Amino acid sequence: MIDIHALRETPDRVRANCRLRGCKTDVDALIASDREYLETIRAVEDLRALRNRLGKECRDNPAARDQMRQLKQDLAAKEERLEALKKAVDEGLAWLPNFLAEDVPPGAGDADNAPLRFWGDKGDFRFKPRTHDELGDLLGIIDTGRGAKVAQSGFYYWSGAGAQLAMAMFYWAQQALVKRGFRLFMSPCLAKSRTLFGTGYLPFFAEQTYTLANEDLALIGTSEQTLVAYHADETLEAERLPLFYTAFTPCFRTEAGSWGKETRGIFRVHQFHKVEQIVFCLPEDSPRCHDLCQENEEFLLQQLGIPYRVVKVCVGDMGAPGYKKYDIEAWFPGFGGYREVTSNTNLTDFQARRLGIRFQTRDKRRDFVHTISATAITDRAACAILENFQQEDGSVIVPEVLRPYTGFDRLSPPA
RNA sequence: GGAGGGGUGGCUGAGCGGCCGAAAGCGACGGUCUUGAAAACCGUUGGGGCGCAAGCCCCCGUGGGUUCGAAUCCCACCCCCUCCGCCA
Repeated sequence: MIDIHALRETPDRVRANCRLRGCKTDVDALIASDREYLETIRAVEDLRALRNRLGKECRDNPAARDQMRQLKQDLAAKEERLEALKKAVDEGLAWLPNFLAEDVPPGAGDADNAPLRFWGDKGDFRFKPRTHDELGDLLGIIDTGRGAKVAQSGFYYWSGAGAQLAMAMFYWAQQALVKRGFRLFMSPCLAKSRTLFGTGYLPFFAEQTYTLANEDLALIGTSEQTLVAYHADETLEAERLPLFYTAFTPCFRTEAGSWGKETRGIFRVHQFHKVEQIVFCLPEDSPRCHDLCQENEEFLLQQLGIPYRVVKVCVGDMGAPGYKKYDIEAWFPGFGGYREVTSNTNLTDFQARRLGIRFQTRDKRRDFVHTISATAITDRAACAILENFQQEDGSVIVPEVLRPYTGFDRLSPPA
């Protein structure tokens, strides 16, 4: 949520931002509603002040009680209007996208993201490298067939050495973040609508969300939702910021509307697993913290030895809550291209404002914190491991950093 | 799931239907004192909204109701705690 004062004081900036980000909100109608809201709240407060003054007389002046009854009717009518206006303004505001960093590149989709840097050696395969799903089949470690049988198409099992590899990777990544000052959480995997609204997933990604029937609960799309909302309605001491949080959870997404996109393998699925990085910080620190999360992401991929490139995400490929976002695209030799494995978003105060997460300094400066939400690692990195470290016979070399956790250094096809 | 108890300011904890945004204690902050600290003493100490400001409005779990007037009475809901049952 943006600050409503921005709408009042710099409407042109908000209009331009909406146009740029393809927001369908009628900004002028919203401004009109807000203007009437302000008028109405002043009128209501005047009536309330009158009521409060009159109320004091009522004790020993019965005549004032009759006036009071009349006043109450007037007030009730105005309050009803006020409530309707507030609802209209809130709904309009809920759909306004965050402002953008100045250096966000223009563009409509992921093809327009701006590559920033490349890391790693793509290696040269003297055979035709297999895709992760082919390797998953060959090694017997990814089972989409049974995922569909048991749950639905779009679900899968990691099994055997593959599950060990994935769990090793997740555990290793968690530990790496803890060493870098993150506090590890195990979080709920369901959250209420207020939590999803507060983190910006509602209303913007409503169709991506699995909700439970007869409950105000949804499966989380990411632990960002539960980690950020952890501090909802709290005022954090500025001296203790920034806070670095991490969790490992499953992430559930309906992927409505992405039929036919990247259907091979387990690249786009209804349930994946993620180690997340969340930061709460002072507004002036968010660019630095954003970069810090980026370093962590790159550190992890470098340790694993996966070649990648970093792209600065363009306007059209960034969700409405985002202010600035980097993606890392890992090299997938079997696929023959770069594919997104992490993303790292500075949300500025967008989530904090919705959730009421503030900071206070010793000298009583109070404002909303900024939040950063960044991937540390997901199943997709395990897929990249498979493709990058595959051998001609289909076996896969385990990255050295994971071997203490897998207990083996190679995944081999069954004899 | 069954039975009981409870939700008030950072915490503990008072609050006859009007004088309560709310006693008191603790904590925190500022000051006096001290070489420094502690102790003692004095003072300050919730948040949100509207307004240039003075100031006004709102908030005692949430939403309704009674009343001229509700933290205080009534109803519904939510949440927490204890005991019992079931259980990873």
